Amino acid sequence: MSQFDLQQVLEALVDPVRRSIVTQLDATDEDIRCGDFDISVSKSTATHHFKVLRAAGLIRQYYVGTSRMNSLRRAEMDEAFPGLLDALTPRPAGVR
Amino acid sequence: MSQFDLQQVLEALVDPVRRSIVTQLDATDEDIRCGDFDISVSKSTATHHFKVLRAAGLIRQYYVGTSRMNSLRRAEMDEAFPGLLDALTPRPAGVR
DNA sequence: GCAGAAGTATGATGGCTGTCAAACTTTGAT
DNA sequence: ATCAAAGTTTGACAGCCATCATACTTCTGC
Repeated sequence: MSQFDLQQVLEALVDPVRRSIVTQLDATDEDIRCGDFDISVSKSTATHHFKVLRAAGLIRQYYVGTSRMNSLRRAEMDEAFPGLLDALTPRPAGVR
Repeated sequence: MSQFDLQQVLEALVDPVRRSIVTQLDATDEDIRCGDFDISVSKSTATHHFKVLRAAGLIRQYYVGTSRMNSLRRAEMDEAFPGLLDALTPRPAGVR
């Protein structure tokens, strides 16, 4: 039933670029346009990373005009793998 | 100071064989001989996996005669990356 | 309509890594 | 002394994956 596969989620999160995307999403609680992430890869590579994150269930995507918005599926992940995202998304010191 | 690198730890844990090794160690609280793990790879491949786990700081190894024992560095990992091993080592339902 | 902006799709490529077999080392038991 | 057990080392190989450039699609605004 889990719908989410730990192996797939880990393979998604092991890449630094993808983990950075997740971290940036987690830091704002706001959805972020594909082009607005602070990542240093080409557009086509970015598209690939978003696809991997989406396939693993980590993000959800929807269009707004010509832009594509990205939303972190925090609740679903926390239910499927409690503590995982907490362990992987760095927080500023003293915040909990 | 951290001595432990999250990227390296994740790269170690993303492999199913290595994660299985960690899980088996975590399940017993006893050290396990290299040859006594339930893994289905050749001896040389096993050696490789143990090396990766050791380099990442996940396990410690010591010799007993001709055997090599493996010990999970739970405490160190919990301090360096709180919640990570808990999220990745499956427990029988209802155990916490 | 047209130009530009935002992503996607398609190959191609290079590097990394998990895998194994074979040869070797070392330890313990007979 | 010998032999077997337990790991390690080395080298080779195959498959995967992150990356990019290029071409394409689709919206928006003028």
